[in-house]
Amino acid sequence: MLENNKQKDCQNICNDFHSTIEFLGKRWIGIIIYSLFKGPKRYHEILENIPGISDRLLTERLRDLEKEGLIVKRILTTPKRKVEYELTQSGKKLEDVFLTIVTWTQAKNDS
Amino acid sequence: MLENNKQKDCQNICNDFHSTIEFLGKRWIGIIIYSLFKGPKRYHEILENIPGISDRLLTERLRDLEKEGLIVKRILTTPKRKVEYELTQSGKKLEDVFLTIVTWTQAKNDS
DNA sequence: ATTTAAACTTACTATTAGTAAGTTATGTAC
DNA sequence: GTACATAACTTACTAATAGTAAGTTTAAAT
Repeated sequence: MLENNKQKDCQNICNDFHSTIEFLGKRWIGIIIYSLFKGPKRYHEILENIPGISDRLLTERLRDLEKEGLIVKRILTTPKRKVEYELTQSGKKLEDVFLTIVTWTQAKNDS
Repeated sequence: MLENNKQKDCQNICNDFHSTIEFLGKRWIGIIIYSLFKGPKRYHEILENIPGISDRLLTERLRDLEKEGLIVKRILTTPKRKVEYELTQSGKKLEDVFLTIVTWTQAKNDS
């Protein structure tokens, strides 16, 4: 019974991990989040900052990120209309995760 | 010029991050690595440990992981033939990365 | 000698990514 | 106030990747 619970805990951790890594690893998701760490950006700014991404996929990924609660879309009307995307609290907390990934990658490339 | 270098550094970090996260996020890659943290496993053990993965994709992902230098394939012949997969040093170091991801996921789900 | 199992391969279908062109709403130049 | 430009999408289509199903090879077990 205890063993069983342990296994369940492990499975939960495993599933948590699985869904998160596959979401973050979806093409462009990581780099879009990355580009928003410095602060909110407009649709076009993101598009120009990320070489290779298409506008269709950018829109799709922004919707994915909104749905996951990692970014918010903000439509400003004054002084003129513009659309901005900003990381939520939970999105901002990904910076720690991203740092460990960069560190690991560099260690790997150095050796 | 300094600015330019800074930008280049940033681009390198960004590219490092981008390629790593997209590789780790490829379907099944994360969970395969995860299942090898406890020690080397046979092809069939991995297959049975990961619900939903097909044998074709498992083979493909194992080749991907070998190519990236994260696992090694070992063919043992004594006492009887068996194939084992084990994480390399660099593969094992991913445990830190995976921990931050699990932590982040749990914090997100709690709030 | 025949069957069984592990570890793949090959051929095919379904899903997802990427490209190209079109749309709408607002903003700017004349 | 008409023409042109730009931001932020949408729609339709093609290319690439994932997933399914069935077949192959090698070695061992009965």
